[in-house]
Amino acid sequence: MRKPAEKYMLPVPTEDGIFIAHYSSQGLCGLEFPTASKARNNAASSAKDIPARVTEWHQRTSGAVQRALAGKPLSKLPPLDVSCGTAFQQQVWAVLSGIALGKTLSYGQVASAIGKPKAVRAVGAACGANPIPLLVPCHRVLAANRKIGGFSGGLEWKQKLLQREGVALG
DNA sequence: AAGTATCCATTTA
DNA sequence: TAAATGGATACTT
Repeated sequence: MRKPAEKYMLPVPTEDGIFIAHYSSQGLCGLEFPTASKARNNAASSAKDIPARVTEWHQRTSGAVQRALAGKPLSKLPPLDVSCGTAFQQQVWAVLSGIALGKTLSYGQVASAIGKPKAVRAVGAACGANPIPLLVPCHRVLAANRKIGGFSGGLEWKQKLLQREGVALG
């Protein structure tokens, strides 16, 4: 997990800022929020050394990100390289990506979905370790009390995204 | 409402 | 390999 394979980093321009998409040879490996502070990290390498498939993935990623920001369903995603995570994390992320648009789940529900209702904290940890916050909708997972909980990429994003999806935050 | 106990996964020694 | 830490929880007082 802690082996950072060489990966490509491409910018994903959106109305909300520039996201940075990370690609490994296996697929989309991570997505970085604009986080205003270092939004324009020119990490984006121009893509001459980038394989064609990565470019194609990037197209899908860009589209998906923009749709997600607009509160619309994600039609198609590039392959996600979740190998950077543990088996448990992958399981959690799979559940998260299965959450319907505009629907929210509690950490307890997610834990139950993977067969370990008591692993709610572990689920939270897995969400925090989620490298692709937007496309793997950890923002649709609320705390048990229907509270907002936390969010690695910035709590403000979580609220904003939920509101755009029409989720009433109580 | 606040504090304490619990439980799983991850990280570190 | 084993022990310690963390956490976005849940329960109890």
